[in-house]
Amino acid sequence: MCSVKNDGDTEKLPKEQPDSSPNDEGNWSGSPTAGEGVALKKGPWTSTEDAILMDFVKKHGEGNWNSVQRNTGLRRCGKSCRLRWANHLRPELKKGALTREEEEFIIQMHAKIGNKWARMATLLPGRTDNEIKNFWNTRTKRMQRAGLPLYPASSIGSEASNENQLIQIDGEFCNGDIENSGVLHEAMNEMQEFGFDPCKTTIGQVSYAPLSDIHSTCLLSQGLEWPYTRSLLNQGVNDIKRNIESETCLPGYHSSLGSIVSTFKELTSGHSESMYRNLGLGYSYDADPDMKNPLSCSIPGSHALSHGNFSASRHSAGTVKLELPSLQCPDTNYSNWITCSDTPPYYIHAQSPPGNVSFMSDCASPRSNGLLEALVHESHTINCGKKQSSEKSSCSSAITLNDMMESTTVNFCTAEWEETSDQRSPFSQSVDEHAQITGNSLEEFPPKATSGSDAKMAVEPDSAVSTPDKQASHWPGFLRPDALLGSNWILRDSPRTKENSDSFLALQGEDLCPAVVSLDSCPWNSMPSIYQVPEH
DNA sequence: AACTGAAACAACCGCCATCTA
DNA sequence: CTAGATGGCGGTTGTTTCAGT
Repeated sequence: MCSVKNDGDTEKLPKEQPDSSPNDEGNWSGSPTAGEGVALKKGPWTSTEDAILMDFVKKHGEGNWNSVQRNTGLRRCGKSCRLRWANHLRPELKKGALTREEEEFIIQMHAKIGNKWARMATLLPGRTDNEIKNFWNTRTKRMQRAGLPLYPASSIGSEASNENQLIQIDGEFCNGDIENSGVLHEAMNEMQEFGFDPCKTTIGQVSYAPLSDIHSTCLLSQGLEWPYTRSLLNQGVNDIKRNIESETCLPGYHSSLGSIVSTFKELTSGHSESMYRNLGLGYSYDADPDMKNPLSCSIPGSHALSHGNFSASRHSAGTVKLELPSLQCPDTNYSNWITCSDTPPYYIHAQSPPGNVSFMSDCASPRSNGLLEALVHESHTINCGKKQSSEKSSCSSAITLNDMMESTTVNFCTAEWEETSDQRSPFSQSVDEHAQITGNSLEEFPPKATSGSDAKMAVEPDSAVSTPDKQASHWPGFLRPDALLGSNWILRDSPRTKENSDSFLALQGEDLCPAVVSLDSCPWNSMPSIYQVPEH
């Protein structure tokens, strides 16, 4: 084992070792830290060391970092090698300063997910977590020194002026000035090279994507060895399970989510490799693609609060250390969200969804175990309402968890866009860009939603996907990251539908909790419009 | 030109999760 | 089941660079 601790323990030892190789002018840890008792070098890397490491990676690929030292004689511990490779030698690394768009993206992402540098890095191709972290730390210092807020209002949501509207960080991101000014175009281009369109899913939507999602997509598209990709996917699925199994994530949901956990266990234990391959194509749509109110997930004890410029309110009192992306505070008083006076304006949430959806009344508390059930109920109610015209009576027929998830996940991605009739919503953009990609005309896709029932009809999956095979044929196989979404509701009639659906759930499961939490910010009246609960 | 402080960058450290024998 | 090995992540620190005086 690379004795990291030894490194630390030996720092007191003489740093210059007489037996340094000619090219090694750095510091040394004196005690045997490698398997063969070789003193490991510390400090800046030399070009020779870089060359050795790069050569090793060329020959053996990434991983097995400790074998670098064994096989090459490079006197660096595996950790150091991995770090050097990841932060400096990887060919896909982007050199140069962060662009303004990237910086804005980091700021916004930090408001949403906190110090998840690695995750941010996955969303900024070519950038490393270290780079992002350094930027943030530097920026934090600078802003604090200047007495400026860490999260400028413009980053948090300029649409906050509309009190009935939720913050639209992601909306901005994909629809607004940022994109128009070339937001992350470079990064997006790179993402597209990997086979997916970041704007199609919106940046925000991927914010909670398991780390492995993008990696797997990239790796698969780059022809990396399957086992490695699978390992990454496994990690993602395990993350999902961890999060779901974590009571701290959303204490009240535990019991309800238990079955989901079981589902994940099935997914991860029993399913064939094809499932993983589907995972690989499964770019994780954010559980809360409506993260137009990213802070809706983080009001009490949010990162914006805990890391940002806002003094801790009473909501923060009960926050746990875990960096939960949403509703972390068990003491959250949801009724205060609207009226809370000590909350900055853009944190004020108009929880009442349009359309008299009585979510809160149906469910005493969002934290209650009944939330998912309420979701099911609500979803189904609306769905039934569609079938029964203006009938508003609820449908109490049983809906499977899968059905519920299917009915909710896609809606998360689209409902708010429909609601805002944004022609440039991720969904519509998806259509636009898909048309560009595939060469299909827009007519092949559901017309843009405008509002109300039109919107619902417009995005009716059945109408949206009249030509699943054609679409599939245009996509480069499973490498299309949006294929999973497509497979989930576009190709839901295909034999693989169930499998894909499960994969989709698994992939987005990591932040299932935030997804659930975010439901209250979702326009409920439009939720089932995207994907109707399959008829039983 | 020299000095100084801030910013940027690089690397290490400790902890944790996962894997594997 | 367990302990060691390994890899990953976030926090922190040290060094270098740069701009202002």
